[in-house]
Amino acid sequence: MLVNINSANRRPNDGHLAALAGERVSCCEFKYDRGSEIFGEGEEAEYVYQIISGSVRTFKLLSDGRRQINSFHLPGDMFGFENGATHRFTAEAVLETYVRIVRRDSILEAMQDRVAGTKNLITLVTQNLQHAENHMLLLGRKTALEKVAAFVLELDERLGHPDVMTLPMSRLDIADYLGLSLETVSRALSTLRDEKLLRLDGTTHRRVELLDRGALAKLDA
Amino acid sequence: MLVNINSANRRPNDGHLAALAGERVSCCEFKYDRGSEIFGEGEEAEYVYQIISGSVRTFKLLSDGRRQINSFHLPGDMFGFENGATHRFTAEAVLETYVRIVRRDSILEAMQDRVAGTKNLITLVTQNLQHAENHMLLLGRKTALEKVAAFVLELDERLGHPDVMTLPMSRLDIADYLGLSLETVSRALSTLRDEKLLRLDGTTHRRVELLDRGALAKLDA
DNA sequence: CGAACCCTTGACTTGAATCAACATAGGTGG
DNA sequence: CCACCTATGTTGATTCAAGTCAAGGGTTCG
Repeated sequence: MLVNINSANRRPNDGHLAALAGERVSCCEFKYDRGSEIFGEGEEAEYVYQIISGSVRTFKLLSDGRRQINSFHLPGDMFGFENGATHRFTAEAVLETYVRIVRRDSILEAMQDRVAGTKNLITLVTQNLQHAENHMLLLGRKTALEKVAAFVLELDERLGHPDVMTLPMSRLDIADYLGLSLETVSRALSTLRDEKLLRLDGTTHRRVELLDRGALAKLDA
Repeated sequence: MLVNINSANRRPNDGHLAALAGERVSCCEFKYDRGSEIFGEGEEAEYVYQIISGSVRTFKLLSDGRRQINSFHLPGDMFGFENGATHRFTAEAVLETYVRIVRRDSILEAMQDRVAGTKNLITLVTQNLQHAENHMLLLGRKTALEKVAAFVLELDERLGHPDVMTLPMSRLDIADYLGLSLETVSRALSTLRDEKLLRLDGTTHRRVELLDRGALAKLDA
């Protein structure tokens, strides 16, 4: 599945991982089909990943199938860096996704003589930590409406405030990210539409236009 | 409030932070009274902290006062390392607590020439991240009983499986950690007691003896 | 054209929150 | 030493937010 990526569709912060690893480091680019697994919980953590285009969900499962999505990763985001030998969660492509892959060992070697790179690596890890902290607050203490408002605002922010954004994931994915049922997500979005805070596209239901970011932010609490 | 700490009550992993920073680095020890704030959300992140004895809660607040405790920190744990200039959450002593304090700058300087130290630092950060990931699963997808079972097991593990453990925090603190109300925490503990999975001390209600760790783990899912 | 998805909406149920009462421990001051 | 007060915890009654169950519509794709 190895492919060449057209450099035209790269995003601003694309280069971090490659720069961090240095030129000595082999750095491949892969394509993953929609829904395919990138790595599984418990597998050996041999590589570190950065998204070129597309979207990835990282999640954990309970034994009875309940799923908690920790993060959605968008172009430029890094994921899969583990301290131990194995991955602590599963990563799947939400839709067709291109990722850059670097061997974990290469990064650790590169760290030996590049202090700036070390700082970057810590930055990448602490960004994940920061997101996790915010998400714990959301999961533990926000209502369904607040969660969904926070979700669309987060995506809006990360996509750079587009006029209309296209959600890369299904209602079920959103539900598992927010600790809700998919019906509750759907109802909350309908409520926000009815109150004219956003518009939902009539056909695909994946296109969202934020009409009142201020009101959404107020809802988020 | 600067004090000398008796080296007798230090814990096994006490030395990490000091070792990480190196001898050049000034390293103070402070005492915080029960309930007192160590740093606040949004404050400048000048120091990094490690617990010598006692317990610390780190949390975020919503504007209407809802609180989410991200972590309880026990002796040996590090907290307060920030990537940016400010703290992303508040830290308070749950009970009388002694902490070791190192200037953040000192650590970053020490990193320049001590690769091993860098690895330790990343380890400390990724440990926090790992905990956050597990906690998101708990907050988003576990029932009240599962949450409380997971909580007592986590504490049991971190305290080294004592015969009887004394909870350092109140029911309200536990509730805010698990995303529950304090009544629900109390009820869940009573249920676990009624089912003979643990024993609660009759007077203080802070002493817990685990009677069936296997059954608790099964409950946790 | 049917089949498989995905999404929405309605009806009903339920797990946990809220409201409320009471118990006990520890601290303070008369 | 006791009366009082505040903290903290438990338990019961009730409410309510969100889950579950169910039906139906739109889209895509073979």
